[in-house]
Amino acid sequence: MRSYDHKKIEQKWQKDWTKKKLYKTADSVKGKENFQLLVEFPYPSGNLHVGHWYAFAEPDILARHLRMTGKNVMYPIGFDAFGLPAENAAIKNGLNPKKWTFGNIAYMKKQIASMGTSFDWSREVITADPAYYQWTQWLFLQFFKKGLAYKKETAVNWCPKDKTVLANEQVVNGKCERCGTEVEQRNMLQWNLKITDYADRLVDDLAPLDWPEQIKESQRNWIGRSEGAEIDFFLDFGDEKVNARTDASGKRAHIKIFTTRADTLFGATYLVLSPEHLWVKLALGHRTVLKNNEEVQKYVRVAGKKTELERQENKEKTGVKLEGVEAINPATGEKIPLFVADYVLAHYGTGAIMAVPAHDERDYEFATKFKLPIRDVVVEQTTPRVPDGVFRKIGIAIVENDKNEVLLQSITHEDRVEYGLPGGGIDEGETEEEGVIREVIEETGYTNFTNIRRIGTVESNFYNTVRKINRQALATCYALRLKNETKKELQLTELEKKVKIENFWVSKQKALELISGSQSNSGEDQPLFMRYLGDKTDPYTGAGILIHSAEFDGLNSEKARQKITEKFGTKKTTYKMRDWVVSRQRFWGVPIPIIHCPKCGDVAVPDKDLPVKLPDLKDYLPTGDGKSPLAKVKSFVKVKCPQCKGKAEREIDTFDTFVDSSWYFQRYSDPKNTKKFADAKKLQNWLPVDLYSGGAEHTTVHLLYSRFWHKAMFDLGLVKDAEPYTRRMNRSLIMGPDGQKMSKSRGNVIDPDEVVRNLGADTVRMYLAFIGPYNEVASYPWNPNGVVGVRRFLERVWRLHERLSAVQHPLVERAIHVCAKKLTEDLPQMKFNTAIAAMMLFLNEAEAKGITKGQYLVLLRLLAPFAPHITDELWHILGNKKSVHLEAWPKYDPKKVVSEEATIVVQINGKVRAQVQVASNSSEALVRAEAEKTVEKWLEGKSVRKVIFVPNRLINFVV
RNA sequence: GCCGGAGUGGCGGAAUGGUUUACGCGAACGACUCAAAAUCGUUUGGGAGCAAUCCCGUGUGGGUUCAAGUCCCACCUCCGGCACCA
Repeated sequence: MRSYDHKKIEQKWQKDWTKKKLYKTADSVKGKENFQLLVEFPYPSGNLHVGHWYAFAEPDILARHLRMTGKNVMYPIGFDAFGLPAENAAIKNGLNPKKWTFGNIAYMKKQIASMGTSFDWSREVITADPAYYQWTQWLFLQFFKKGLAYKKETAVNWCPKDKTVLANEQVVNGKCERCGTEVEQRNMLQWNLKITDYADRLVDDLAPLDWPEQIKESQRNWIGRSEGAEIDFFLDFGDEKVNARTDASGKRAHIKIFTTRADTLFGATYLVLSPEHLWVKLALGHRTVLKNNEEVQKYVRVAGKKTELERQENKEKTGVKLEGVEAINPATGEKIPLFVADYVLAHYGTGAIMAVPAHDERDYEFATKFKLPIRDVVVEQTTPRVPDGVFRKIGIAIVENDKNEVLLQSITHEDRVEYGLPGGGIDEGETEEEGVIREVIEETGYTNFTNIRRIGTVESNFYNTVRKINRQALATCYALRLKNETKKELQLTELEKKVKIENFWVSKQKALELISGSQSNSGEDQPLFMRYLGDKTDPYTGAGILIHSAEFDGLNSEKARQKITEKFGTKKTTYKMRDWVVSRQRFWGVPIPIIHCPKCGDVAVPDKDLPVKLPDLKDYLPTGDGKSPLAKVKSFVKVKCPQCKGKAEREIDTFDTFVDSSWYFQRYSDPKNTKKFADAKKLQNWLPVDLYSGGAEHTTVHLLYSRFWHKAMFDLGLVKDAEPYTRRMNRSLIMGPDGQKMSKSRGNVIDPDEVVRNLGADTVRMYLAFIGPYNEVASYPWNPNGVVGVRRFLERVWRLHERLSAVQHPLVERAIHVCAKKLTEDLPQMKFNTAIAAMMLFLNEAEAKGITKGQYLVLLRLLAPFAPHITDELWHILGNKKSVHLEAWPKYDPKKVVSEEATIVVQINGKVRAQVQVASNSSEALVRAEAEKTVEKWLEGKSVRKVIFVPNRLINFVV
């Protein structure tokens, strides 16, 4: 018997496929639909790990399957070859980054070949190849000419010790990765792309895409669109003449703020400007505007020096009041103070906010610290208003003791018992807090309290059964702790005496149950008690109904936002996302094709001079002034201006590598073109990408940038679709056997090359497919025994080829059709794990009952996408001349899939009591007759009230 | 804190509202063998019982339904992303 020698077989077929160019993809094939299956191209780090296998070998299953179903599938690959590690290798070990990178690529290509993937290497794209980056430069220049690229002072990470700019990846916890020095922010002129111009389209165009909701949601989050309003607050300098001064547009001095909560305008009790705000700068320059000019100046300076680390570590609010100026709340007409504080960010909105401490956590914290007024203007409404509700302010109390219990009241009247919290109306002239305490003393007798906290206010509308009126109550709740048991006599009103009031202590859990279950005549107890339990005390940041807001009282937040914006401001949309900084002060990247001319300014390198090639360097060390080593290459830097032919200098920054990877999938359609980035017709053949499989870590940045890039190209008429990827899926993570992330320090790294040597590529491919669903994001531990299990399966398949039977077993025949059906359904959804389970199930059946050659050949074709080597070998052993991978996908016969018998579950009241075998599609009457025999003892003496019958599944007797 | 996603045997996981735990791994026992490995076979959620059989079981607590892992409400835990974004 021939044994399964994976080494020999895998090498043999990999050679054969390459020789026969089996996976070379034609631009188009008559009668076949094109399908581009894209995987994120790897960075040439120099070694292939299990993650690469998972990323490349599993989608390969789908690629092979789709080819068998008659699609012209392009499954391309390339290398994202620019970037930091090559530069680090250069600096650390004096290696030539180019040699290092291309050496790694050669090695990794061999490793990738060992997977048996069907990549079309003739379409390989390498971003560090001038033939590719010529077009990266050209595309950037199209954007530049259209005004999408601009230069701007932007902060970069600067290491004061190494005297170099750091990439974000080189900053760990705010410190330099290499020397541990705290990183500073420095401003440098940098190239930006106007991605913010596309923010709305990037959000809106997500909706129709066939992407997991999760990915769409994180993109929306990242873009962070919020609809709000801009409102002007006029300034008052305490001098009518000064106040009346206007600017060029005829407007009085004012601060423009952005808010998403215009409904809380009446509660704005102060303004906050960011330290970098222009008005602050101007006022400081004037020196006489602010009475505490020096103090403010100092604060602004300190805030500017704060590093990211300090801002993250110290979140306690700081700020300084601007003396000598006040703002006027346009809604209330009230004069309110201004502050400068670094909790307001300069780059978001207008860099200034109206502070509403009653309804914003940060403002609340600040106002509490600086003792600023807090005014409620929105309350939660627990029940809708009724027409003739009589308004009443009430206070309720949550009284706690040391045993973690709270005081509850039972009220008995008209044969009903209700449970609730103590409390009552707040009288004229007393504060809410005083009113609550007075009520508690009267109703419970306890007199001494400590730790008095405000929980919040709600509006509750209800019918007061005692007074027989509709009530519109504004209920404020306080929590108080019992200081001691000192008690006074109860002082109940006549009404309160009529209903029997009893006080008792219960656990918080029990209290919630009683309050929630009670036929309480008002709705305020439960929501307030929930806030108390969840520690969700003030401020109340949710939506609600307006109070203390003049004519807007009674409106809900949504409506009020509209109305107040209309009257006092203008609608405005802002985004969290900022423009894309594409400059990097690095050597190993695509040179930015711009020439700085003292006369003409920034000039695009003419097309005929592209690519601007990266020069070969002898010395890769940074210059120490923040510039890339390119600055030292005079022959590179000194050029003539393409416009005026005068002396000029080349831009020495290079592109962010996300630029390189923003369009690589387009180049796959026409990778060798020297005249264009790609031929329009060839692009049309393959775009948009039908399925893009990648890692969850690229959900936001790469995916968003490349979508933007594509849209910008679309607007220039360079591509025909506004979106690049029809379908996107994120892959899971493979962990070490211990369930932890694989890492050298943990010693749990699985070397795929070694497993391939021992068990074969087919086994590794299939094991990774079997480990869990590929279409969902999760993390799966590598189980060494599990790999062996898959190897066992392949061995069993192998052995079967010498035991083929001449007689066909009907159940095996059905099983092969069932198996084909399951795979046909599961593969397009990338549910590889259940597909493999189906083949295992079939194998169990076939081994037990015998398999014919015809059935075996079907199995080989079903298995071929998963285990391409062993199946091609067996396919040839059985006498076929052409590769199994050129075969068509097996069709199943739906008629043969159905079983002749059905197992019917017999239930009594929904509980399984027996099962019966009947012919398929048996009638209810027949099944019922059969079923009743099996469950006689359950039906004895009882009458069947109802029978539920589900054909071929179950019958349920309800007695 | 906010936004996503997920909680099912000893483990990875499966399950159109219809027998929970397919398939695989592990474990136990048996066959083959001088023996072991490999291979093959049987068993394998928990509890009670000699047994037939019964009870309980998909993170927790409620609900809808003849029937809930699946639908609804509240909560807990874990993972991922964002994080002073007004």
